[in-house]
Amino acid sequence: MRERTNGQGDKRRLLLDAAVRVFARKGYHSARVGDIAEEAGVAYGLLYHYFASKEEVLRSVFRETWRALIQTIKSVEEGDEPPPEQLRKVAEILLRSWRRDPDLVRVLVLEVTRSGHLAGEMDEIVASFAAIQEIVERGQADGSIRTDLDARLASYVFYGAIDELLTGWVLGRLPDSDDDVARAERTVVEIVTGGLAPEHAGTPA
Amino acid sequence: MRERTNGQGDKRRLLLDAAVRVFARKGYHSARVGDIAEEAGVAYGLLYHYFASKEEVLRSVFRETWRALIQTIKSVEEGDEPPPEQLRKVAEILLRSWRRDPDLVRVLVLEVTRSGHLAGEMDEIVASFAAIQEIVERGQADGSIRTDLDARLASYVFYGAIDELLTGWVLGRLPDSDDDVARAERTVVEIVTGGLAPEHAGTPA
Amino acid sequence: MRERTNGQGDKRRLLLDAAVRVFARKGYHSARVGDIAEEAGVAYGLLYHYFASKEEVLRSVFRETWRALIQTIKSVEEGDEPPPEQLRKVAEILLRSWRRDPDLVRVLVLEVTRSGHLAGEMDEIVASFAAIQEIVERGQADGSIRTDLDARLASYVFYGAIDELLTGWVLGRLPDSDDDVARAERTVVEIVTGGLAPEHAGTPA
Amino acid sequence: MRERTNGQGDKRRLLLDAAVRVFARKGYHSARVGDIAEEAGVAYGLLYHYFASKEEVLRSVFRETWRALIQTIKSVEEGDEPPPEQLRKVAEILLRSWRRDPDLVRVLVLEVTRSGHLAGEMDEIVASFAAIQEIVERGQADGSIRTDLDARLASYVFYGAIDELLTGWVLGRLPDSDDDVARAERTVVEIVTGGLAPEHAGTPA
DNA sequence: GATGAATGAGATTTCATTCAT
DNA sequence: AATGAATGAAATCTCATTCAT
Repeated sequence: MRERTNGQGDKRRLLLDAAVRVFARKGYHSARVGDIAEEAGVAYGLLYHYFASKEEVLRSVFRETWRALIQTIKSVEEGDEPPPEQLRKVAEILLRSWRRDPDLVRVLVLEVTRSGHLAGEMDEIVASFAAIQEIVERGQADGSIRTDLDARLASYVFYGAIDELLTGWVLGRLPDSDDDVARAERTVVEIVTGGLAPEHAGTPA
Repeated sequence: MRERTNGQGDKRRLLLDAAVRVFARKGYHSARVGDIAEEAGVAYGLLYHYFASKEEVLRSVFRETWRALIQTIKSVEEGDEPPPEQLRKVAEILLRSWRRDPDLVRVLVLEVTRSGHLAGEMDEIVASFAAIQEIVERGQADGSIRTDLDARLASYVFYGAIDELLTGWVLGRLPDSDDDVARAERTVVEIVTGGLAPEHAGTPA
Repeated sequence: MRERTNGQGDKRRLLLDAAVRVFARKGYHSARVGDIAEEAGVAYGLLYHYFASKEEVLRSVFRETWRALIQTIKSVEEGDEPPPEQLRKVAEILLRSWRRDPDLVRVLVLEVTRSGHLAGEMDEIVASFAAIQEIVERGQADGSIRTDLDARLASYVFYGAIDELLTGWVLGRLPDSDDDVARAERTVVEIVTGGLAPEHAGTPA
Repeated sequence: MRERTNGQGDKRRLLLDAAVRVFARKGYHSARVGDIAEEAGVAYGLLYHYFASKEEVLRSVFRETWRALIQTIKSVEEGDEPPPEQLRKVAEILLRSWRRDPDLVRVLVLEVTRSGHLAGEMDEIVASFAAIQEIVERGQADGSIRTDLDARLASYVFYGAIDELLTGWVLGRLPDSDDDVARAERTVVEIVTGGLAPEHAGTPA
């Protein structure tokens, strides 16, 4: 597939992948445009053929990888499973991305999600929250999730928990073997969906 | 003699407070050292009397404000209340800090906590997690918190939820009236401690 | 392609030449990088394309001009003439360089040769001494120079004399017309080779 | 003597001595005023009680140590010995100063004599040359030194030889045991006075 | 005399971006 | 498409010097 249209968007992909590695290694601010080009094996002037600026590279990294993630989350959301199971799947997708592509997660967690430069303008993040929120709302509608809590805030709690775990791995504060990741997934889901369970709502009379 | 007139001689404090305002307004990277000095009303050379570099200013802002926070959390932890109530109080302290000092929270959330340059070296953050983790462990010991989940991971979930809510306010994604803050507090606590409640562990009959 | 128009593309040379003029005019420390660029007619950022720092510019000025000088001295050394005549030629080359390129000599004498920062690392200077020393040793071998004096120290005496005369001109302490230069050359040579002459060793009857 | 007027020029001397050590260690430009004060064990503001500027410290170091040297040279010049012996004594005084006070010589050789900042205004150096020149002229008058060479240039040759040897020691290029120093002294004197000897002048008819 | 907080001119260097080739 | 020389705004930091105490 990468070989089908040779000589077209080829270098763009090369640059984007190189950027992820470089951003992961040095951080966005310390990374120079020249570093990215060098990592990609092209002249740095070429970067400006494909991107308007260094920031746009970061934005593209984000958008084009996050897009896939949202897609996955959306497809979970649109599935038939009960909302609690959907939340579990979303947690699984997000948390397992750490082992699948640590560089990317590092960049996303450290440079994008809260970074201030981009965070403000990133509709995609908002969309993620929205997707989760919708799962929660569906759960509230079908009775699988308690209705006395704000769905939006709940989505923040859920997403925040996941984000913090990813950060823990990124910063090396938390062990991250396959087992650890599985345990983390279970923990988030247990805590969050457990707490959202309707039978717990008003604490029995 | 240096201590006689305390409202005037403590330029270091002046600079630190100014830095918080400037970092909050423009972000750490966009803030120039000169901006901080101007905001503090002193010559910028003076900043280098008290701090080795711009980064050390940020580090100091963090350490000297976070320290107070940890103190408060610690004192909650050392109190007599049941662990779930302690968690509630911690959530309260952290979430209400947004209304109390938005500039500071903005800087902490956006520039320090996950910033990559500083986040890695900040023992204080680790200490916060540890304090929460201990509350959880105490709860597991006294039976008020279920024991089948890892206390450390639980502390990440708890802290992450709070962090994300703060971020939501900082980025203007979430409403933040006093009522909103109270509701958020209740939501986190309900979700997290609810999920941690032992009566839920085995899913009731 | 880069070599096609040689009178325009060699900005590096341009900068080096400009640096010599500026260093000569204001001294290394007082010369700003911007002065050099302005003198060269390029943006000062370009200087950092070719040199790592202002100091490296000075180092390059030195190395690339001194190299030529050493070459000349070496070729004298490798000639057939008797050593005393070789010393005369070396003195001639060094002393006449003042009239040929006063700016360069000024920089070399004032900023490099003994400057402390650079002097220590400059192998080229050591090489000059070595070349002179070899001439002396050859003279000692063929009987044209007395053997009771250390060739190395003799090379220092010889070179020091020349260096001091150049300094005298550079600092305007000594007249430097063509005649003066010729007289200085004769004086050094007469004094030094005269004193080195073997017929003088035992003080004649 | 230092104890006679205690509390008067005491600190000034302290600062001057400290300055020599610091300049020797880091060079004039790299030495900060604070370094000097710290080395002297006083607050750096005090330096400005005694000296108008950092440069004046260097100038004072120079003047007040060179003055003594010139004095000695002058007293040699005014003695009864034959001029060649006087030159020997001058060489002895200058060369032996290296072992006596290496820091001072290092500063003088590296920072003052040719440094450009001070060299130009240093009448004392000119006075040294003049003293040597007068010895040469006296020698020419009493027949102990050949008259066909310019006395002024000869004094440069003589002084330059000595200066270069000192530089060799300062930069660690030349061995400098007591024996080495003695040998250097002999070499300079032999070469220079030998070459100046009248019986060598026109090479006997 | 002594101190050191305060000042601020000034210099180097970095690096994103442009653009001629 | 591809290159990398050229640009220059911008920002940090240094440090000699002043001066109130």
